[in-house]
Amino acid sequence: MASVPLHISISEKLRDQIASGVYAPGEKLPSEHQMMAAFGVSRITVRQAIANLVNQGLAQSKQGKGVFVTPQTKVAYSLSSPLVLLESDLAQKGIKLTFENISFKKVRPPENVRAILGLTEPSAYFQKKLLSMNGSVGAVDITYILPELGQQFGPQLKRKMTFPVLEENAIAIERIEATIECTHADYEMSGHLEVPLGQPLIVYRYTAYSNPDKPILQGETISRADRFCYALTVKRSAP
Amino acid sequence: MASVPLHISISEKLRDQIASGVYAPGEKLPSEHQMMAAFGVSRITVRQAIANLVNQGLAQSKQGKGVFVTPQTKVAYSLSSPLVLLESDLAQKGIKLTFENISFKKVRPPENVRAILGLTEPSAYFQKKLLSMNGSVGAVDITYILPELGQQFGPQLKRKMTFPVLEENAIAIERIEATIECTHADYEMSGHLEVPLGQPLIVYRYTAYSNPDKPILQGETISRADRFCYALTVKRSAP
DNA sequence: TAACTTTACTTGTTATAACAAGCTAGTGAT
DNA sequence: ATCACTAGCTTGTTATAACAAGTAAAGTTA
Repeated sequence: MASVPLHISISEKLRDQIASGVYAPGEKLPSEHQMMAAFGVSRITVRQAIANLVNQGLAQSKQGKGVFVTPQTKVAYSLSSPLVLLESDLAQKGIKLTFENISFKKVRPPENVRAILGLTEPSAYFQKKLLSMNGSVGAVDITYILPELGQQFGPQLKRKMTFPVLEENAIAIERIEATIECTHADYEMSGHLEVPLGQPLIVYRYTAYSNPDKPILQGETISRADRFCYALTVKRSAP
Repeated sequence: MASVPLHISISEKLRDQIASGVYAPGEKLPSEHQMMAAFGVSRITVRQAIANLVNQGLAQSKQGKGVFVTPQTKVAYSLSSPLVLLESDLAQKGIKLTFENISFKKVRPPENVRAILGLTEPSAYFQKKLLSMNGSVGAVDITYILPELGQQFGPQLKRKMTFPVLEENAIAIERIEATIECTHADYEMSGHLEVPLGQPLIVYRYTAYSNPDKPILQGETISRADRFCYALTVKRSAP
């Protein structure tokens, strides 16, 4: 019975109380001093229990103020294509997508991107957008686009999301290859997405092809994990 | 200058050494005692610095052995259906999927699962499998199955993965609704997946329907984030 | 009243200490 | 040679202690 460490049983007790609504989202938990008395343990044990909650994303501590239950802001994205955020998809769910252009310029892409895009010339267009869902910062979108497309559609790409621009201009996208994985916030992303260093992030990485062999853009969308939920429905033919 | 906490500057020094190859992936870091001497700080500071590395996914500690640089073992899953691990999909990539039955029993499912499955009776079959890719523990699969299916196919479900059993028995799966999101390891999952408490995990949550209105199973696959990479190719019709 | 200071409360950092528990290698007995 | 055990390493848990630093409200001064 006593094989479970004290800090674990305390944090699980607190987790259950949060789940059952004893402590509402945004509400302040008891102070460390109060918990020491309530559970009859030392401060280091209380702090370990709180650290568990913070690591599990259930609470956030603020020096000088207290520990607060994480407000739930998770958003479900229902996407028509994997890894491609379309305003129309999100609007269906009542989510308003806004974005801010951080960067749009001609650059020399990293070697792996040049290989994927099959670039003979050394440069491509690079764009970085900061995406917000219902006004709350949620993701950074980084895209490399073939130089001829970037040059031609630059003004439109600055005003709208990438895929709608291509579709409106009848650039056929034959297929999209995509991967999804989990990483941790480095210093740059921690600044963009307003999360502490090391927080988990979701990376969508995608390549769009205009015909079976012709990749036209390569990009990644890096989302806050706490505001991320990706939904998909797939019909299966009977075996 | 001294405004940065000691444990931060120590963990950043270690991070740089890991990045520059002083400590190779899988290699053991110096012991806490050695670090105390090397940096001239107390054990609690060394442990805090190591905790930072672990939270950033750069290192893993093992009681009795030491702290090791995280080996890069990321595996790309290319799946024919979202959130459903099929041996055939993985075999295509040269990944051998094995599993161990942790639990198979009749239980009273939680309220949300009963609502999804439309259960009038109070019970359903519950199975929990521990999945390994190429011998390395990667995911826990938890599934609730309609009682009539669980009873009928129990012996097969203990020996094989769920979807192959259903398909071989001509249980038509009309469609699968799935979501993917990021959570953190609680005590139970931390034990199953051999990761520290609070490490990011990926949750696939899926519902399979035998006809448009008839859900037959509900489950989730909880993957280690450091061994997770989900790949999908989608063909798009021209606009 | 307005601005400043003090005070009390909060979490953050760091040290010392002791014991528990997991792992490994060597020791010794059979 | 094989097995059990012990010694010595490792990280994990928990306690006590002190000070730093951020916050907010009360009190004080101009």
